[in-house]
Formats: sequence, C-alpha cells, structure tokens
Amino acid sequence: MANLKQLAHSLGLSITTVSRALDGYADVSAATRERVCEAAEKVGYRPNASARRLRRQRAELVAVTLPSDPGHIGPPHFLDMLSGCAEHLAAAGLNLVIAPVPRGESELDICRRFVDGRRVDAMLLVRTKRRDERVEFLQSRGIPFVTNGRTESLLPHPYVDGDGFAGFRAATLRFHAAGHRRIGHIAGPQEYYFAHDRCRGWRTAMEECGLATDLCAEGAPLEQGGYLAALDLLRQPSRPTALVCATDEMAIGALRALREAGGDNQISIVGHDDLPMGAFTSPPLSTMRMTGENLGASFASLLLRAIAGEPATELQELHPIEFVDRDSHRRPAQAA
Amino acid sequence: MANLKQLAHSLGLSITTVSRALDGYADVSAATRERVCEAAEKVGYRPNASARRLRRQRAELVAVTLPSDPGHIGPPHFLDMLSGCAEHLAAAGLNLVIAPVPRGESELDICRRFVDGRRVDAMLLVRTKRRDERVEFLQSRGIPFVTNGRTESLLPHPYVDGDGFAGFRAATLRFHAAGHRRIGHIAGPQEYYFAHDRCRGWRTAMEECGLATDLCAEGAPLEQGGYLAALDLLRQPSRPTALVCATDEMAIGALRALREAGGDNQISIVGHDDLPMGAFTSPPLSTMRMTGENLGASFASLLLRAIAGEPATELQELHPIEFVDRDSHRRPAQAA
DNA sequence: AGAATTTTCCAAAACGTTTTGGGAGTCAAG
DNA sequence: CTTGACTCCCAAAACGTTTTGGAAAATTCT
Repeated sequence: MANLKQLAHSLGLSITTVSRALDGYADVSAATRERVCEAAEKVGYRPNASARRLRRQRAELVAVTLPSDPGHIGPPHFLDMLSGCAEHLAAAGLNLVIAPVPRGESELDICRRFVDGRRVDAMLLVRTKRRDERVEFLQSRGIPFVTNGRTESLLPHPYVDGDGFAGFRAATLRFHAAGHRRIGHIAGPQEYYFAHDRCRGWRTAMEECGLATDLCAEGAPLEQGGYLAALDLLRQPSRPTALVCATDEMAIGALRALREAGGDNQISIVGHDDLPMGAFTSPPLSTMRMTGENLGASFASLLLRAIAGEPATELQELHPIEFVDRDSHRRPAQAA
Repeated sequence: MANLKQLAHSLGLSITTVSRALDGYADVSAATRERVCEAAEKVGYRPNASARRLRRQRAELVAVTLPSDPGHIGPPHFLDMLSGCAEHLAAAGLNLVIAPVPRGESELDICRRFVDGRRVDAMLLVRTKRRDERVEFLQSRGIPFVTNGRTESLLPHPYVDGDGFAGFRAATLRFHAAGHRRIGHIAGPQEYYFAHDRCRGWRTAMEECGLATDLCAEGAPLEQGGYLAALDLLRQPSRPTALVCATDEMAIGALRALREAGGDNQISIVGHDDLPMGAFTSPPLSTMRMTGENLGASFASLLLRAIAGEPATELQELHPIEFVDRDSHRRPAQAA
C-alpha cells in the first residue's frame, strides 16, 4: 500500500533513513530504527520488488526449463523436487519460475529470453544432453546455472546427477552373479547423457564378464519405446534371460512385450527411477534410484553457491544409485 | 548486454524514439523503425525486465502456491497442468512462479508476501477449502486470482473445478442400477471443498434411492487414509458391497484393506483422479476424472481475463466428470 | 506564400528502491 | 578553542524503462 516516500514523510524522516533503518544499518540510531520498524509494521509496508530488483540489478528469480518433448518430465518426484528447491530458494529471497518450452521454440530460445532480458539470476536445467547447447550458451554468457544431469562439456559446470554408470554396471553384475549370461539392455536415446551413461555401465559390466554386448536395443524413453525395444530383443536368435532398462517407463513397456511374447514371467527385469506405479505392475518392478533425500535442497544450495561465485568444480554432486528390490529381477537364469 | 541508452546513442537517436520504434508506435517513421530494429537485433537488445516492470507497475508474474500438507499435490497431471498454464501465460508475457509453503508458514503468509510486495499480477490457488482464508484475503486486496476448486465464499471468484457432486452422484446411481444397495463412501477431509462436494453427491444419490447414508468414513486424502477408512466400513455389521472413494489414492488404500480383510475381489470400488498407477492395480481401478483437455490453458486464460478486469462470474468453469471404466467397479452386488 | 496539419522526433518526468558521499551536530582529547 | 572522531541523518544520483507533452520539420491545404 505504502511506499518509502509516504512512510518517510509520515515519520518526518528522509527516505534514506527509513530505508536504512529497515535494512538494519548501524548508522541509524536505535530509537529511530525502532520507530521506523514499528510504523512500517503498522502500515504493512513491503518494499516494491520491481524497484528493488532494478536498483540492485538482481532479478531475484531463478528459472527452470521444463522440456515438453519426448516423455513426461523426468522422475516421478520431479514436482516435489522443484517444490523443495523453490522452498529453499525462497529462504534466500529468490523465487523459482517454471519455463515450459512452447512448440516451435527451443529450450535455447527460452534460455536466451530469460538471460538476455535479465529476468533471472540463475537457471536450472533438466534432462541434459551429452552435448547440450543450453549449457554452452549459459557458459558463454557467464550466468550461473545448475543442471540435473551431467554433460560432456569441456568446461566444468555445476550439476546434480546419479551415478548411472555405476548403478547399471552393478545391476548387470548382479544378474551375472545370479547366473545370467544373456543380459540385454534397453537403452534410451544416446544423445541424453543419462541414457548414454547407463548404457556404458551395462556394456562395461558385460565386457568385464567377457560377454557379448549385442543384446542392446534403443528406443524412446517411454512405455512404447521400451515395448518396441523389448520386442526387438525377443526376436534375437538367443533371447536374453535378463533385461536392464534405462527407465522404469521403458521397463513397464518391456513387461508388456514379455507378456505378449509369451514366456511370460520368465525373464528378469530391472528399471530405473522408482516410479510409484512400479509397485503395482505384475510382477512388481525392481528398480533403482538416486540416493539422497531432499534433492530440491541440493539444487537450491548449488544455485545459491553458483550465484555467490563459487567455482563450478566445487558444485558437482554425483549421487550413488541404490537398488529397490521388488520382484521382477528374480527370474531364474536358465528359464528363458 | 546493451541498454536503451547505448543503443540510442549508437544510432544517434533519442531513447524515446528507440523505445517507441521497438514497440511499434506509429509516430516513428518506417525508415527509422527499420533501422532501429535492425540494430537492436544485431546487438541482441532485450529490454531490462526489472526496469520495465517498475515503470509499467506490473510484475509480469503469476504465483501458484503449492500446498505441502497432507498428501501430495493434487491430481497426477498437476505438473503438466502447471506447465500448460505457464506456457500460455508466457505467450502473454507473464511467467509463472511456484511458491511452496515452508513449514511454519501458512499459505496465507505466502499470499501476503507476494501480494503486498507487488511481486505478482495475479495468483493461482489450488486445493481450496470450503471456507478459504486465502480467497478471503485476495478478495479483500482486490488482486486477480483463479482457484482450482470452488469455495463457499459469499463473493464470487474465478475458478476451474470438476463437478464432483454430479460425478459422485452418477457413480452411486450406477452402482444402484447394478443392484447394489449397501454403497459406502470413503470421504476426504470435509473442510476441502472437493471432498465435501463429492460426499454430497454420494449422499444425495443414496437419499434419492431411499438408502441409508451411514456407510461413510472419512480419512486423510492418502493411501493410508483410504485404508483405515475402508477397514472402518468393513467392520460394520452389514458390509458395503460397493465403495465410492473420494480419490484414487484412497481407493488404492481401500483395495489394500479389502485384500487384507479377505472377501478379496468381492467388493466393487471406484475412485477419482485417474492416477496412472490405477491401471496397474489388481483389479485395475475404475475411476473418474474431470473432462477438458489442456486445463492449463483454461487456467491461463482465466487468469489473463481476470487481470484484464472481467467480472468473476464470467470466469467460472465447471467441468463434467467422466468415468474411466477399468475393472474394479464390476463386482456383483450380492457377493459381499 | 502563408496557414493548418501531419509527421517525426525528443527532453524530462516518472516508477520506488538502494547507495554514495557527505553534512551537521556532539563529544573527548589536545 | 581547535581538532579529530563519532553519531545520526539526508540530498541526490543512480538502476533502465515507458510515457507525457510538446517542438521542429515536412507536408498539405487555402
């Protein structure tokens, strides 16, 4: 309702003094400060955000781009993550704006608009590609940002990611230890870092075990993609006895393919993401997920530290993957 | 990079002219406009958002409060909805900020901060209560807002809602037509409008059929709440043969209760929300959902029209509920 | 040619803060 | 009494736009 000028006038003080009193500077007497704060409280004074932002040259905003294309947006708890992130940012006076990508525009366009219009102090990127033009752009502009997922960018940048390589390697080795020899991989689009990373984990494990790496099929990171990829593998002369899937959605599609192709319930399967619906599939889907609670807080903290100027190499979090054992990974090795 | 002053200087024009040229005013010659736009394009000029906001007295922002308490945030496609809304708002130059409620603060506090700090041009509220203090506050401040869900506020306000009353009444009548006579209701907390509305639908149908309305149990709008409420109803001397549940989450909890209480698969059940995981439960969960595609666009449009000053009564959307028939509602009426 | 009108431009005033660079007083030390 | 240090305050200059209210120049009309 009121602005600084009116408040100052009503107190018989200058704008400067009122402003500084409210900000708790030492060069205003305790008595005045008291009086000012009291009056401000009474009229419910809140500084005008736009004015402050202009003067301070800060947008007090962080944007996260929401990819619209293929597949829904990331992991199941994505909104929870955003919510947690926003909450922690808010504690530092920053708000989180969500920036979906309209059809006909690229994520890069969005970044450009936000950055060049000085609408944000930092950006949060999800679903990184191995070579990610958004990352390159933001690096060239020198604006702070954090990604959910690594990239192959030459310059280091802040990120939070799960160690998909280790997770998928471990999952594959587990199958090997259980006696499986024909272990297939249903891969996501290799341009995405996470998909490539997970694929590498599987391939490395296979090579370590001296097994062939031809049982690999790539598809869109969706139910349908997993379904088609699984059909592909089931057509091979020697069928896999176990399937490591890049995502739960794909794993659920693979489950459907298995059901249709007969030999139902004979092939072990494991996914990644811990989608809630995995608990209800038949068989219940064994899966993996990134450890670490309150990922939102991680993102927020990294963003704030990036804004504060900490070097990127200090702002990289690689979380281990943990197994969520349900039932789908327990099929015997020789059955298929 | 560049601001208006520099751009104007480099062109030998005044700030005014450059500004007006870029905004396409008629009082700048076509030639100059051309020249200005070209130069602006070349240096990648984008007006500073904070400055424009200050001058225009608009925040160019809309905030949506994300409730943290009980249960996750609303319907399954909530993020999709937000994303769609943000996309349409962006087309009008508005960005959507998400405002979760930190522990220790109320949603009202959040509204106050955003409104009194002039941080937003409008607000989007979800999960309305029958008597909603946020609504009352925003009405008193006269700031535009739209709710997801109705309230019992005396003054009309813009909303988008599903006709839960009609939906639950119809669902109940369907059970009645299938021969059911002991039809129970698992209700959500009655302070929420949607929960009360759905409960009323069930009760009205029961009364229309001349049936008793005592088979009603209330619980938290969560799996556990549905589970406990269902146990409650199963303890009744004459068990229900069908269950109408306020939400899918509760219905899934009820399914668990049914499984544990024996008499498995004997009781018909229907939920609401069309959670994806409902397709995977056993039996697959029959459910309901609000019709209308691209709800996000509805919200965005209502918000924009509210900002433009259209009266609230023109900005109310009540969507019919449609059934999603899977399997859980097909149990015979006499079985239980 | 002079008057009226239209076209094209611009200086200056906002918008509401924060911050800079002092300026009065007061007090203690020299 | 002067000097210096301190305390408390403030005027004015930003921040980068948009908008107001003309003014000069060009054009059209008498």
